[in-house]
Amino acid sequence: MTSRWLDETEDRAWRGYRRMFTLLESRLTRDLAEDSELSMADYTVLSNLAEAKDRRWRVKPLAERMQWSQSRLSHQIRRMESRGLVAREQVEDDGRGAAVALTTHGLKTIAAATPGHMAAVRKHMIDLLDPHQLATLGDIAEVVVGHLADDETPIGG
Amino acid sequence: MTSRWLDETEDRAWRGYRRMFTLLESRLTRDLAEDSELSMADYTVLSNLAEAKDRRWRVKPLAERMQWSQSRLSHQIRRMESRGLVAREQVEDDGRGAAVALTTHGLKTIAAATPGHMAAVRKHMIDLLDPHQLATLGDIAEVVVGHLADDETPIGG
DNA sequence: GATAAGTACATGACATGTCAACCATATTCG
DNA sequence: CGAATATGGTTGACATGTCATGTACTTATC
Repeated sequence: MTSRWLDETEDRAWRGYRRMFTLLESRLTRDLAEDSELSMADYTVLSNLAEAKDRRWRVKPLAERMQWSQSRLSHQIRRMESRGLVAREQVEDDGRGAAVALTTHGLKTIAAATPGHMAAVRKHMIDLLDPHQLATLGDIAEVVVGHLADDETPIGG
Repeated sequence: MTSRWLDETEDRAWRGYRRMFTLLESRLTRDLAEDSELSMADYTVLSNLAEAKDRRWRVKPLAERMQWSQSRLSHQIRRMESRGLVAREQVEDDGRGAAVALTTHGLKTIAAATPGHMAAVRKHMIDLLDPHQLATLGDIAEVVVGHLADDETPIGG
């Protein structure tokens, strides 16, 4: 059924997008949990740290990059620290600051999880799409993200 | 940066998609909360009920349709019932069963919230895309959802 | 250099979601 | 029939996320 708010093409795009996200997210979460002890949140944090040149980030820039609230990231880090995946460090030039660093265990864990996770991403999404669709998805995201990034006020807490 | 797991086009599509979702979701959530007392979860439940011919659903089929666990929906319904948005009812032919029905208050609430919400959906996504992009997004979702719907085991709890 | 204002992060209380039982009713099958 | 099993839904304990606030340090202002 198409609502009176969107025409047929719009409605198909919107509902499809919502449904795709729901299904994909639950599938990737499940696959990841099955072979790694990591949640998607854990994975995202670890992979951001692993991509950094010195394997560490200040808390605030990391939160901004991930579009998470500082509070959410702080809680997440505390939990991950207790599992030995990351460590908090003080920062030289700023006594308030804290940095999160990847531990050896964290590095091993993300290294072990990544091939499987990326295979799942391929299997359940990327490999199903042709180059034109991939390019268009990239375009769509660019437009939407560009628009939202503009008038975006900082996220809370 | 592109990882060694995805080529440039794939990486752009994948990261863009993730980022788009994060930003869009937080924006729509905020907009909706600002003019309606509803969370996205509340809105989805109400709008599914409102779309049904008799304004009610059995719990299990509704959970399946929304791709929620029964448990999640059950908790959600309890909370919404306490706010007067929905009501639980017994079912005639099955003593185990329960149905969720829209209350007058629930109907008023969703009716009041929908124009603003759909305007936000347009403003932050749909109206930013041209017809070709919308059609392609619909295609993409169809492929991915079709693939996942196949091997999908029922969701838990 | 003291006080005010701002920044970085953490915390606690509460809302929401998940997972594993649990209950009650239905169905199957000897 | 009556026992075993399946189904629909709920619940409680726990994990995760949000919001408002607290705390410690830094910067600005005079």
